[in-house]
Amino acid sequence: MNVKQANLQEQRKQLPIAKGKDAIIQEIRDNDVTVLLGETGSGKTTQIPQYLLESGVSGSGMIAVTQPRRVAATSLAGRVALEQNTSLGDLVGYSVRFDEVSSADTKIKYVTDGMLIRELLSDRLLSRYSVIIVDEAHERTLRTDLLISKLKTILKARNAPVHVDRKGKGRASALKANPLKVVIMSATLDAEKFSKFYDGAKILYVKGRQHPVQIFHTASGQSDYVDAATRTFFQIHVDQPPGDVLIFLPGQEDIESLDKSIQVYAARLPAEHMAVLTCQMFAALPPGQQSRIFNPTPANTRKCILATNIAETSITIPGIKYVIDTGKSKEKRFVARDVGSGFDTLLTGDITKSSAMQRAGRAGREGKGYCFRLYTEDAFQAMSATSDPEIRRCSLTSAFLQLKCLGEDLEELDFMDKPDADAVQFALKILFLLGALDTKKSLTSIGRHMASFPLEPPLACVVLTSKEHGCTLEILDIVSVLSCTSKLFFDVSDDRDNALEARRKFRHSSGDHMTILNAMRAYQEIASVESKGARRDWCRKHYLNERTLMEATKIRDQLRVACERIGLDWKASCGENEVAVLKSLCRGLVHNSALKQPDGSYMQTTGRSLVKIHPGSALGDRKADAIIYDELVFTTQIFARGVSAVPKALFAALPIFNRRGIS
DNA sequence: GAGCACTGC
Repeated sequence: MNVKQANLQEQRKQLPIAKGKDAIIQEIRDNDVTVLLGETGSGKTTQIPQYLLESGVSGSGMIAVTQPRRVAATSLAGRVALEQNTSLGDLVGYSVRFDEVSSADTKIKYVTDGMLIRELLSDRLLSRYSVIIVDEAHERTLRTDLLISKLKTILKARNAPVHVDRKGKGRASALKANPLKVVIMSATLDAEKFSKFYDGAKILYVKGRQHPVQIFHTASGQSDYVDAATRTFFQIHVDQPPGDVLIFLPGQEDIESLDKSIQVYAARLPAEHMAVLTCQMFAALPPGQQSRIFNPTPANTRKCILATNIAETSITIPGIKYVIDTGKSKEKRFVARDVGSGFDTLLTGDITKSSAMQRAGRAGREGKGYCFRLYTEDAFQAMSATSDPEIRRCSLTSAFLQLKCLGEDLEELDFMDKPDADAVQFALKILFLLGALDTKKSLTSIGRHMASFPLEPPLACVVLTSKEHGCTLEILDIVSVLSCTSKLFFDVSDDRDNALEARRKFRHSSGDHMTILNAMRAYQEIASVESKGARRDWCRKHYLNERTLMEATKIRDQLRVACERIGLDWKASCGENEVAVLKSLCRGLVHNSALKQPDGSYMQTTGRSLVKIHPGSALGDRKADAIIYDELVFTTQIFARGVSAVPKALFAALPIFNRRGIS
């Protein structure tokens, strides 16, 4: 063993979880389900799988460790492979969308929870795995909840008691030879809830390793948190020793205004104070500006990072000693209204206790830290402990379709938290409108095809419909951009006119979908002839997010393969005939459509809400008779985002307008 | 006239 490896093993032994190693292994060996409550820094995510492997608890099967995020799955696998002194993909591997590194020798596999759900569709009992570890269960993502629910039924099937026949001979079923162990790992207080769901599963506690963080609350409530954050920052800056500051804010608008305010006051400080360097951090920021936060802080300078929730879990910034927490965040929440319509809201609200603690913890990663909360201690006590699980606040359309493919029903499955009845009805209605379910709520063959695409059901429906109109090539380009994480066009607030001018050549009079197609086509052309650097310059010049275009290209290729599997010719092209494209879009977005009223406003076709075309849309002020859109988001008004004008005549052929009795 | 964060055989 070389020195480096010896050091690594020494580090493993120093982790807080190492102290409880034998007891933990024994408990997992003795129980089908174990709930492990471990604070951050305990080492549970990297060590437990290795303990189970080394002690033989996992037997001959694989250990799956699920993660809500791709980056976590890949980086954890890398770390554990290093600790096992093997190359990644041998003993330790990972599997995330677009990327699988594993082999026949792989015993520990880090996977995204979505990936494991996909695997369920082909292996209902997940029989390749002897242990499934659900990590970050406290985040309660929709997919984690689905998994937790399905694991309960899988446990019943695989660990069924041995049947004893009349002759007294034990007759283990074939599956009993392959029992399953489940470990639920959570970082917060709600371990009881997981335990209760699994009929009183044993709860184990592991201490974490965090430096102490001293927390201060304000004496009275602050009505203007941007102003309060400015004052608090300068109190720290003037009175406190060096160390970077992280400020949590709800969104881009507040970040930009606080940034300006800090810069104005910083310029007026006497010369004996350190300089101030502000960095903005939110998901929609171009990657070049995002990476600035990782640059080392220059000498005699205090770095101040202004961030959204992104810095709470997704990104860890080194060097933070002080946290300022406004106590606010924006949350997307699906509202199903009177079955007729539904939309997302994106509103600023109070954070939860768990989130407040997570934010404070960001100050104690490297040493003693300080957290300044811009709210009173009473306000903290009044916060709810955790946020509503996603299953209570997301559209359930996609989850419902997947469950239908597994022969399950969203209304009957045993969940930790039951989904909202209106949201269930809404999902049912959409799936019926798209033709995925029939009037008896049974899965149709179209529905099964839809589920085979890694797309939201409406977009999968658009792809299937493109066959009729001979434009699958174009539709795949559009749909792959729509299903990207990040947006195609950067939102630049300081350079808007140039951005609009640079993008003008992609703009199509019918609106956003054809505009996306134009940009995607132009990029593909550049990508096929130019070098990487020239491509990047081209994207920058046109204010296009290259990350989105690269991701979209990968998704498009994946969709092409999915098309081939069901015999859909993805090369079918309509050339410049945009009507074919709009017809296909109309079919899948039928529930997302609106008609112009006599006064020029738009009213939903499936509900009674007035909607407004989002100002960022390429459609602009054109007053089309009928529109379709990708989504409806309520912020200050109900905005339709991703909008195209469609000939009104197209609507007549759609099922919603020629069928009655939709429930 | 405006943009919390994740993810998918």
